[in-house]
Amino acid sequence: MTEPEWLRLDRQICFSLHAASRAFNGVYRPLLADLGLTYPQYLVMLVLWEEGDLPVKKLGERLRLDSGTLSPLVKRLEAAGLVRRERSAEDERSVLVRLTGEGAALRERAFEVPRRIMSATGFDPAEIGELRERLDRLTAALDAAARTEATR
Amino acid sequence: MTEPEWLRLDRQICFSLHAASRAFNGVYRPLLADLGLTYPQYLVMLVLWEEGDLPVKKLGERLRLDSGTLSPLVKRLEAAGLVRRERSAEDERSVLVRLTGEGAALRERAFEVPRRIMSATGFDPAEIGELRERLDRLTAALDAAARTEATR
DNA sequence: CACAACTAAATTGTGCACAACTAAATGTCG
DNA sequence: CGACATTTAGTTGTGCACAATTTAGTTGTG
Repeated sequence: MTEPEWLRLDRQICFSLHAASRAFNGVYRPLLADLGLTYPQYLVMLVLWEEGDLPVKKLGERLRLDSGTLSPLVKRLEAAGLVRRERSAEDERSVLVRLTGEGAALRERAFEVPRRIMSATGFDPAEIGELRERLDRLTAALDAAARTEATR
Repeated sequence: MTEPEWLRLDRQICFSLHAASRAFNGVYRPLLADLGLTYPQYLVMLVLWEEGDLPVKKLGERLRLDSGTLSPLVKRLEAAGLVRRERSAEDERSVLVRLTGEGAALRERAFEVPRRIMSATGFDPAEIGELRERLDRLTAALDAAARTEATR
């Protein structure tokens, strides 16, 4: 394979992922707008609905996001009345993100979102699961590579 | 399947894609920093290297990006001396993005990037091609769904 | 020709991602 | 106990994504 062809292949794979991510976002956006959420805000709410109140630190681990992204995002959720932020009593460095009644109630309205997304993809659940497995494997490999790169 | 399980599945697939996209970015970032490029800037350069000088409009079609994103990005490439922007003579609404000698020369230094990315993924070219095919199909389905949504 | 409809870029404003840094609380070890 | 490292959030600055709007140039139609 000649070098320009490598660049061509590179364009294809990195672009495909980039484009798929943004296309996904484009389908979620109007659905989530009805709930008053952005896509990353929805991810935070999904984690809170599933796992209950969490400190910012734990949220960041689940979502692979740092405080520079989460701090302002959670503040916007608080401004929208969906969560409250409380300094932990045991460890005052930690800020606990708690669902409000309104935030918990929003879950009911979110039930239809996954169904509509699923139908938009045209994929059946098995195919989605397979794709997910592959993406997670890719992410793990890339993260490992980034870490060894960093420690070299 | 109960409703909370749907939300759980939703968290998995949309999060997987989101995370993979950012993980990819994380591996490219340090490699591209050596070239003085960000990841989206690299995508623009790949298109220009492959297809030659293009108007902003065409770049946007290739990359699925609008002028709101491309205008400042291309200006930064111009500030870095990699491209020049020229009003088209035939159609003065159009701005042609042209590689400078420096921009064209950067291609040689970019050759190693795809190889290092490929090894970071731990995937072989066939597997990458398969993933890419699936992602492109997903993107096409999502775009189509977004369009029918919009025209309803 | 006049003028409305359209098109290409650029601009504005909001929000996300992330690196680098700061501040405050906590942990550790001599 | 007390200096020092570590941990958790938050802040700042840069760049990308995208909706909405603006500006300038082009095209089509009466």
